[in-house]
Amino acid sequence: MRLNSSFYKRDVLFVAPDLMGKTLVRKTNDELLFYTIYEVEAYGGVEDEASHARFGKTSRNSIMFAQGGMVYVYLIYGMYWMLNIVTGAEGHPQAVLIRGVKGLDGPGKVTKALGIDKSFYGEDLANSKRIWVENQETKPEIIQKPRHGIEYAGEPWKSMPWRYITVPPFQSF
DNA sequence: AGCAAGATCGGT
DNA sequence: CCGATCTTGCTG
Repeated sequence: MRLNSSFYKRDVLFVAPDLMGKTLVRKTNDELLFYTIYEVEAYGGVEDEASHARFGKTSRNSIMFAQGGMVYVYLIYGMYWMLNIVTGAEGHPQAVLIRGVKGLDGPGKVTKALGIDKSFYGEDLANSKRIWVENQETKPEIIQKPRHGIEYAGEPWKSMPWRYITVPPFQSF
């Protein structure tokens, strides 16, 4: 079942861990792709020196100020599209970066495999016909670590444990 | 108007 | 560790 708007309108620190193990669905012209969300990072509002929202509202991040459930896509290093999900209430910029899904380790690989580009900017996950997230009963075990690639943010932001990673299933024999 | 740096990735 | 590649937001 597709997650609705109220799921995303909560604070990013609740939404980010809750997205783990959920199914990211991408519908193209001729196929339906399902990916289990495996690793994400939470980015906060203007106070978070690692967040794009730290500059206030700009042309790039304006969708972060909308209500939760919108897609925030941007280009990094001139090459890779980053897929983010806006969370929280309108006027409270927050977003979750989708860093990895099962079988695709890395945010740039995720967007490449799913064919995500700038045209998805502002897409509403609660209503979109080409991308959404579906609920799953089982919740994976999660560990938290500092976010990746944000040394510039300084303390305490670069140390906040806002990267959520699914613990791989224990291999027994 | 110009510039430094970036929520990355793949190859040395 | 380094280069690719180009948008962004800041500075002047």
